[in-house]
Amino acid sequence: MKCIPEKSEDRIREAAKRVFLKKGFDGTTSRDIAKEADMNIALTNYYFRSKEKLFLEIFRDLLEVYFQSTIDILNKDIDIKAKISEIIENDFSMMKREPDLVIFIMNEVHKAPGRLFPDMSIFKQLRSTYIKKQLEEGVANGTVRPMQIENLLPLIKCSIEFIFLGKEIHKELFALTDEEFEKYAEEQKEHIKEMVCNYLVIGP
Amino acid sequence: MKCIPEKSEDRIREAAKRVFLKKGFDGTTSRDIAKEADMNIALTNYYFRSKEKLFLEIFRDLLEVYFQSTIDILNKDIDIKAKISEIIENDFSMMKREPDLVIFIMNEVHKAPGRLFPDMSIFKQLRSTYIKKQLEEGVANGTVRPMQIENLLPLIKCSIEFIFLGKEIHKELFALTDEEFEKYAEEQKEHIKEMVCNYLVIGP
DNA sequence: GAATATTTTAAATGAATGTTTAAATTAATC
DNA sequence: GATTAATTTAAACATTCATTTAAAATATTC
Repeated sequence: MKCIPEKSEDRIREAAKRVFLKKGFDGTTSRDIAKEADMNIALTNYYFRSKEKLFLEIFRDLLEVYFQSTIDILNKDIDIKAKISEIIENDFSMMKREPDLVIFIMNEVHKAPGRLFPDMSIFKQLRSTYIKKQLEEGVANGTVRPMQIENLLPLIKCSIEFIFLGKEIHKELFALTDEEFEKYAEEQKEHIKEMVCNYLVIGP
Repeated sequence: MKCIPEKSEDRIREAAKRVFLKKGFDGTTSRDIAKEADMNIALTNYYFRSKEKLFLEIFRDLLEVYFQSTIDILNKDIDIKAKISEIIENDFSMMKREPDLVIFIMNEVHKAPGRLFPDMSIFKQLRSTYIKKQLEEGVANGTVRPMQIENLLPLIKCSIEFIFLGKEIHKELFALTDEEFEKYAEEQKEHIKEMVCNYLVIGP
């Protein structure tokens, strides 16, 4: 009987996820993963055939973690201001939950773009959310500044994600402790909410 | 006589810079560098003692490339709106000139923060630029929203840098060609300028 | 409960890693 | 131009890498 009830395959997957997120593909060795999972080195290849295959499987999962909640919010039937606010709050809590996620995804994609996108469905979903219609209507009746979702979404997401993605450099730059960084991030969040809403929505 | 007049040490440094920027520390081998420099493998250690030492030297240079021009602009004697505009333009052209720079710095710092900051002078410079005084004066006479440089600077820099840092994912996400991405980035630049200025400066 | 299939193990594989060596070549010094 | 110093070279170094092997241990099937 095992102390940890999970199946070996899942234990390796979860361990690999933790290590890849922390060290990236290049910085991770098969032995790192085996050690983190507390399993024999040969099992990685027994279950996943290669480090590359294991990585691709995990990457796909994490890409969904990164985008899915945003897509869900973009499809909600609430007004645009509330939607922006919710995306920012959601991004914020995602960054706290998974502080390595964005830099991991950005870095792996940057290094080898072609390698990582066998399944485009998550991107298709993102290109056709309900907010697209809302923006068009808002622009038509003059309440919203003419803007595509392609322009709006990065304006929203970049601000929160960038400070977390560069958390260590921001801490160093402004001489912040971990605690002070938390406070700083909260301040920033409020600035962003107001700044983006003010810019997007015309009138009082 | 050599065809390339540079000294060997500089050739290796420049080659290493290119490779490190492209592949990161973990993804780069000593042989990659030697091949890029078209030099014997042993010379890397002859001139720089180790891959790590060579990397640290290059990293320090690149950190300065990343921050120095921004510091210079922050110290200029021009009004705040012009300053913001200039920082954005400068960041934009830096991203076009050095598309790997930001993701490289962010990723290396993220993976091992303690390793990379032996010299803090560039950070000290950034914390005490002329714009600090400008902001304080603006807040005092009611023309500027109460905000620290610590909050303002990321609001400005994140927007431009994030879309370039995630260029490949943005291209994939919005199904853009390289050409279309350029156009998209230009649009985004104008949005950011207006959005940040509108937010920071109170009144018409 | 014997036969079969699945999972786990320790050990080995060959290639790639960062680094060093010692000899060969080139440059500088006197 | 001989002697010394600096540079470059090919080869080797010990480790570590991802992956494979074949045997052992465990589960499953009949």
